[in-house]
Amino acid sequence: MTKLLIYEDNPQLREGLTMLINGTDGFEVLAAFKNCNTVVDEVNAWKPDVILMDIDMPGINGIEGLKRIRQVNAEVKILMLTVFDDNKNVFQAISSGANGYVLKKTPPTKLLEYITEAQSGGAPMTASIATQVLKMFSSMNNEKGEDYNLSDREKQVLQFLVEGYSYKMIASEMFIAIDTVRSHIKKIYEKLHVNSKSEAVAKAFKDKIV
Amino acid sequence: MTKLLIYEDNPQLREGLTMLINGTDGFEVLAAFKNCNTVVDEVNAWKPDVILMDIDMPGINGIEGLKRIRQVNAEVKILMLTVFDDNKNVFQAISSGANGYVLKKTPPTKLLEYITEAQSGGAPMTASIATQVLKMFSSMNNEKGEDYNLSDREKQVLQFLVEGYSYKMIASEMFIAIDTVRSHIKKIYEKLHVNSKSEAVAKAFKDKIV
DNA sequence: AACAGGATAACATATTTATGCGGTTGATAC
DNA sequence: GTATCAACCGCATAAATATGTTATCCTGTT
Repeated sequence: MTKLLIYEDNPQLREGLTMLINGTDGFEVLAAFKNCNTVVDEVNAWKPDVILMDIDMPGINGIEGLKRIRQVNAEVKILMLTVFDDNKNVFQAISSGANGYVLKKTPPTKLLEYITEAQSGGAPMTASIATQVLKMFSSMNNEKGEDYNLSDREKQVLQFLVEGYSYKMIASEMFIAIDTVRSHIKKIYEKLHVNSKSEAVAKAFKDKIV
Repeated sequence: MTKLLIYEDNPQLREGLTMLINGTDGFEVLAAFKNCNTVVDEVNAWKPDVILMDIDMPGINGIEGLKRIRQVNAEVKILMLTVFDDNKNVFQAISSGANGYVLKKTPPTKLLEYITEAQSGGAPMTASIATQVLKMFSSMNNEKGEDYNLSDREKQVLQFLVEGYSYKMIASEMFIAIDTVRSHIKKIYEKLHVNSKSEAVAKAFKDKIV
């Protein structure tokens, strides 16, 4: 018997989920709450197997609730529910120890399947979420994107830009005239397809040129 | 009609997959190969929707094959097949642009479901793989830098700076006067302890404010 | 020898940014 | 009720940046 707690501020959805799950053999909703205010006490008291946690709740939101639970309990499986496959939230949730991330529009049978998967150690995710996770993943470690083939000198200049140096300071650091610095920077902008210092800096970070 | 290519060195499994898929309405195996030696040509010639790619193959392995395909084709969906949910391979595959990662022991109906999911832009993963991905993800970066307690508005402005907007553009995007933008930015500089746009951008990246 | 390209440099000009000062409004806290 | 603070706005000025054009020197390639 899989025992669940539900956190969901919308009364209709809360009731709907409870009925759906209680109406299915092998599942039981221990309790359903409309906010996370005393989530730690509740989890300690009920000792559920799985928790369904809405992300968008007034007061303490789902992410914060998730974090609080994880501070005292690493075992219970937590499935996050959300309306949007919002980039920032996904990242927050999974790096805070969620076991799955499911859109609210997921059909009932699929949801039950996800709950089972979570309980048995899986990490169920709506497909669109999984795609996002993969994207984040591949964007984070990719060893350098394009090359832009900057010359050595141009790379040095860009390095100084990233460290916040002004043209004047770069000129003095590199023992060249400020006009030469300008020339280099103009070339850099061409190669990076940007037209301001801060864009160049941003691109340097994004594409791990530095 | 979903058109597939299969790369799998084991003859039994290759035949089995082909028959399974060809025997299902809406799916068609264009061809099945036992290695990746001329994978790029084949993909160009057949123009499949989805590719099933075994990871462990003699000669050019599945990861390498994946990379070669991705160099010339970013569109085709590629599902990796493997026996083990091996940490290193998973990481390699997803950061090289795989669309899904499926264990060979996946039951046939589930596999067909995964193919459909992949084709429609999802990222199907066996539960155990998904768990691994999440673990890798959360083990990675967790600590956020200082807070700097920027106000909401200041965060928005900083966001625009990072995206390379000029004061003028920010003013127009945020429907405020350019002088107000200046005010916000001055405050941001104070809080971040910097004194130029590019320093602020660099700090935003380093400290993951954005 | 001719050529391409990187590094250097100068000059001019328009735009953007940084910084100083001042101010009003509205919401929240004490 | 007044103190605080975010958000809003204006004006002025100096500094920095962006852009264009031009030119020399050197090195490696064809």
